Amino acid sequence: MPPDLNLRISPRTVQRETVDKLRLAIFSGLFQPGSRLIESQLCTQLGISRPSLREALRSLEAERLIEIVPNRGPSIPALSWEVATAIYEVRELLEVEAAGRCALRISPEQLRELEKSLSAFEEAASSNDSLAQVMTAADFYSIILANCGNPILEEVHRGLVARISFFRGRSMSLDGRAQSSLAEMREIFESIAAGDEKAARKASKQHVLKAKAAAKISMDSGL
Amino acid sequence: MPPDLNLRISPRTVQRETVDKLRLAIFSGLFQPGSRLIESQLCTQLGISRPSLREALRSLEAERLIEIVPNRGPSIPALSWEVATAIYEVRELLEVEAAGRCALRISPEQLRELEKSLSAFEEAASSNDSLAQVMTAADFYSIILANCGNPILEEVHRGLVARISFFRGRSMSLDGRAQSSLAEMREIFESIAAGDEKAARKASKQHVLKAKAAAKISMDSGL
DNA sequence: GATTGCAAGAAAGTCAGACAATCGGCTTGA
DNA sequence: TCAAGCCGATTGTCTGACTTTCTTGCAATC
Repeated sequence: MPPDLNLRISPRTVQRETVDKLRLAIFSGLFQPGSRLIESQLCTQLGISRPSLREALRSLEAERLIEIVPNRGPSIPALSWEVATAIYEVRELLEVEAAGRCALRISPEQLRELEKSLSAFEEAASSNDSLAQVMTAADFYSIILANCGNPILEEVHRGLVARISFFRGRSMSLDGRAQSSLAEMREIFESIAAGDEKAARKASKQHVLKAKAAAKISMDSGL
Repeated sequence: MPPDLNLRISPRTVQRETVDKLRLAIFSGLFQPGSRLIESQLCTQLGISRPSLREALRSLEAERLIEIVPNRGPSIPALSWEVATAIYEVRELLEVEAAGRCALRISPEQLRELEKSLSAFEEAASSNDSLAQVMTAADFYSIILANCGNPILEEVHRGLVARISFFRGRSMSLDGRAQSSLAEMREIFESIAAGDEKAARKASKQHVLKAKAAAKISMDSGL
């Protein structure tokens, strides 16, 4: 009997990674809004079978990152300004609440963490890399949301922000938006550091409102 | 040419219905929290193939109605009180906002609709059918959320309420809870009908807080 | 008697291939 | 020119198979 070499090189793709890959591809704007995703194409591109792919697509559908129309298949949803507005409004609710709570309970250690992420954004803001800007800004919020004491607040917020990632990248490249964003975020940070709940809420609200306004401008001009 | 008999009896189960069936089964408490769901069993019970079932399970996983642990498969998550609290808190945020907005913009027609659902709950409350109570109460909120002018608020709310449906059924059967719930809901209704935003917010907040307290009591005693 | 190790079975993860149902566009005919 | 119908592309779903991983029960050892 020949020896069983068991030369398993690729341990049969892990599906969980597939979802992440696809999500990342969507975030980085690889697909145009409204464009269809062809299952067979994605299968070959990702190197997985159709059943596995379809599982991943169902997850993304539930996250509202893609749409699946019966008998037409998956596509990237074209986000209307109406829906985007609604998302910004709920985001405001959540972020304001989180910032307020954070001001009352954040630990010195986490506060340093927050400061560090603010510095990271500062650096990104002075560059022209709008993807880095969006990513570091997302880090900043994540730390606040993760330390507000309510895991659901964080979870819902993440889901919503994911859906407007497309807008955020574009509005961040507006002239001067990164810099004013930095100022607003610094204000949030200062308020939290001071333990001033009211101020943290106010600063947070201002920030989201301005982000929304910037998104609107970029949409009106860009599209 | 032979006549087209077209004897298609079962048009090959539609997958969308599968998700709904499973979701309903979970809502009605058919599975114990923590219990595992065996794919092959569900397949035969639902009369579908494993790939289709797995797609449905992925959707439910993304909605957090089930958990899928790698190599262990799907199971009903045991909701900790900590997480339940977090959900109630976010629910409060959303419902208060929705009720406030609703008070300012609801149409007379929708208001009648709301009144009707309140009556439906009143009837259910005087019975002992706690499932009917939960369902009619859910209708009441749905109308408010659907008329607040922000579709995302509604969407997120629905997702959260689904996850605590288990609690709600049990706390509703607490002695007197249905009746006091009715009083609170009537207060919300009156405030909205009067177009009084502040009052609507306050009443809504009270209602969620009491619902949370009732859930806590039923959990401490029951489990 | 308790604990560890092993083996057999159960269940999940993944794949390949197949076929019907449906949609959209294109051709053809009036 | 427009409508009807056909055809290709793509999705919806199934069957059946295989490997990997987990669980459980039994046995052997300390």
